[in-house]
Amino acid sequence: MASMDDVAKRAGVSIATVSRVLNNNGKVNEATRARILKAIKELKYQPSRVAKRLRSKSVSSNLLGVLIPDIQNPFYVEVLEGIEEVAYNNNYALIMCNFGQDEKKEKLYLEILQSEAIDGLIAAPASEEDVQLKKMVKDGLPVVCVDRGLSGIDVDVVLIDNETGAYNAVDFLAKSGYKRIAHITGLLSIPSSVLREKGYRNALIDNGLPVIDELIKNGDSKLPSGIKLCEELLALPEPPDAIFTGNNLITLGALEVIHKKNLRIPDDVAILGFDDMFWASSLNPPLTAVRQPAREIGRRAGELLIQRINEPDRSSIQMILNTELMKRSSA
Amino acid sequence: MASMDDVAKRAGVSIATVSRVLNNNGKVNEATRARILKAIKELKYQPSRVAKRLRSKSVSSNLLGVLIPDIQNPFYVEVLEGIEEVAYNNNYALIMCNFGQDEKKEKLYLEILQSEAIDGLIAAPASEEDVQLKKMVKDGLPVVCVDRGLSGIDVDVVLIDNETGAYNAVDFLAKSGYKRIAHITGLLSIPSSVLREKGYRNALIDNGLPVIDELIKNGDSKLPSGIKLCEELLALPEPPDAIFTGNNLITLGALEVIHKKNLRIPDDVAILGFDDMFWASSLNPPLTAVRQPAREIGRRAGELLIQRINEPDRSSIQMILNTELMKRSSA
DNA sequence: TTTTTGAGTGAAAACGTTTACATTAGCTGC
DNA sequence: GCAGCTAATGTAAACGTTTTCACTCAAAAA
Repeated sequence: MASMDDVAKRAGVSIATVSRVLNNNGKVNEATRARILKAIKELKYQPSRVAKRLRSKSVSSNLLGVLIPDIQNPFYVEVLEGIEEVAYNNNYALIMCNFGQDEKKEKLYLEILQSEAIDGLIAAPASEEDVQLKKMVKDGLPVVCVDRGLSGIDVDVVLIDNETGAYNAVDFLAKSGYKRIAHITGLLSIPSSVLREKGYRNALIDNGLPVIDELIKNGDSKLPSGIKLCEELLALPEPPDAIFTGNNLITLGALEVIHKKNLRIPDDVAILGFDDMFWASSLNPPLTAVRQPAREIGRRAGELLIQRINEPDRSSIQMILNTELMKRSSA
Repeated sequence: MASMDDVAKRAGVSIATVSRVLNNNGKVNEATRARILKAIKELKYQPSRVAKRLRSKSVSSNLLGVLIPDIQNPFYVEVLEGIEEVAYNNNYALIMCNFGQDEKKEKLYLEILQSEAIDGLIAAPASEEDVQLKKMVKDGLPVVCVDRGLSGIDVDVVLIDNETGAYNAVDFLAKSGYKRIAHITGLLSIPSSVLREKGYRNALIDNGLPVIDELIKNGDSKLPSGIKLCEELLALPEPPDAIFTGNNLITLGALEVIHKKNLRIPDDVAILGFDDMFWASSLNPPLTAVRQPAREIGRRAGELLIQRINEPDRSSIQMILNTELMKRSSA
C-alpha cells in the first residue's frame, strides 16, 4: 500500500504538504495541490487510519465501539442497524462487541475497545453500576448509553419509557376484559425489566385487578426461560387468560409453548409482548406488541455520540423515546 | 493511559525489555521480569493495539473484518455469532460492516477495512466477481468467503450444499403429495439462489412433476418481495398447493400474506422455507425448513481465517456443510 | 591469563501519520 | 534599500509499539 511518502515523492513535495491537502488546512498552491491530487489518484493512495489514530487523539480517526448484551436479540440487531446507518453516513467504522450478558466478557471487550483507541462508544452495559465503563467515561471517552443508563454519572442516554409502555399494554389487556393477566419478567438486574414490571403492577391496580404473585414469573430475558415459565403458568390450577411477556425472546418462547399445547390465541390465552419484531405480522395470529423504536434508538445514539465527539464538553442529554402499542390479533 | 515508557521507567528498565516480557520472547532475568510485571499491574498498563498494528504487519494485531450483506437477515446474524465466538476465544476484535446489498457501500467498507490494517476478513461479497475484494486477496490479505465464493481465485470458502438442500426439500414436498409446488427465489445474482432454484427444478422433474413457469417468482431476498410475490402466487387462477421459499425473509413475507388471507397451513397451502430460524418453532404452525448450520458456518470461517493468518501459504480450502431438513408442521 | 560464549539488557530505527516550528522568497510600505 | 509581512513549503518530533543490533559482564573454555 502506498504511503504518504510515496505520494510526496511522486508529487515532488514533502509529506507535510500532502497532509495539508488531504486535510484541507494550511495554505497550498493550486498547482501543487493539483499535482498531489494527481499523485494520490495514480497511486490509489489511502491514508492509514491506524497511523492517524496513533498520532493524534485530537483529530477523529473515525472508529466507534458498540457494546451490546445479546446479538441474538432482534431488538439489539435493530439498534445496531440504526447505529450503523449514522456511522456509515459519517464515515465511521464500527467495532462490534457482543458480550452475551457475560460480565467477564464485557470487561475484556471494554479493555480491547480502549486499547483500540476508539473515538467513542455506544453501550448497553450489563449493569448500571459498571465501574469500568464509568471510569472510561470519567477518563473522557465519549460514551452514549442505550437501553440502560449508568448511575451517578453524567452521560448521554437514549432510553424508552418502559414503565408507561408496560402500563399501557397491561391497561389495554385489562380494558379488553382479561382478568388473570400474567407477567414473565426479563432479567431483573436490568432496570428496564424492573420498570416494566412496575408498569404492569400499576396498570393492574388502576384497573381494580388483584396483583397475584403466582402470575408473576422472573425470567432471564432469554428464550428458554420464556418456554419454562410459560409452561409453569399454563400448568397452574387456575391459569392466566393473558400473558404479558417482558421481552421478545420470552415472547417467542411463550408462543412455542402455547402452540405446542394447541391453545388458541387469544381465546384460550392472549399474549402481548414487550418488543415488536419486524416479522410480528408473520406470526399467527399477528402479535400484539409494545413497539420500541429500536432503529431510531440506534440512530439517535449515533448522532448524540458524534455530537459529543465534536463537542466533548456539552452537557449530557437524556433522551426518552416513546413506545407504541401495536394492536394486532394476539390480544 | 499508561504506555510502555511509563512501565519501563517504573521498573527501571528499557522499553525493549518490557516488550520482551509482554511477548515472551528473548531472554529476561526472572527478577527483572517480576519487577516489570509488578509495574504493569500497578499502572494497569494495557498495550496499545493501534501502535502494535502500525508497527508490524508481521505480528498479529488481532483485528478481523466482517463484511455481510444484510444484518437484518437472521441468517447472517447467526453466522456473525459464530464468528464472534471464535474471535473472542482467540482475542480478536471484530470490525463489522453491513453493506445492505449495496455495492457502493461495500466498496467503501472494503477501503476502510484495508485502511484499518485488519489481520483478516470474513466476507459474503455482493458478487462472485467482486474485483476489489479479489485484489485484496491477491495482495495477500487473508480472506475467508462465506455463503458465496469468489470466482477464478484461490480463496478459502465455507458454503453449504444449496442445491441438495433445495432438492431434498422439494422432493419431500413432492413425496408428501403436493402437486403444484411454487418457488419464490432469492436475488438471482447470488449463486446460492440459482443453485436453490436448480435443486427445486430437478426435484420436480425427478418426481415426474411439471416445471410451471408461472409458479416460479424471482424475488430479491427481502421481506417485501416475499409479500408481493406470494400474493401473486395466491391470486393465480390455479394457485399452488405448496410454496418453497428461497430464504428466511421471503418466508416471513409469505407467511404474512397467507395468514392475512386466512388460509390454513398446510391444508390450503403448505410452506417450506430455506433457512431455519431459531424461533421457527414459535411460528404457528411450526415451520418446516431447510436448516443451514449458520452458527457453525461462522465458526468454521473464523477458524479457517485464523489458521490462514498464522499460515498464509497453506493451500486454500473449500468447506461445504450440509443442510438439514427440519420437518415440523407447515409442510 | 586470554579468548569465547551467552545471558541480559539498552539504543535506536521503523511503522504512517499530524503538527509545531523553521525557512524561503516575493511583496508592501516606508 | 530595508524591515516586515505573507504565502508556500519543508524539517523534525511525536504517537506507542516491535525488532535489529550492539553492548556489558560474568562464566566457561582455551
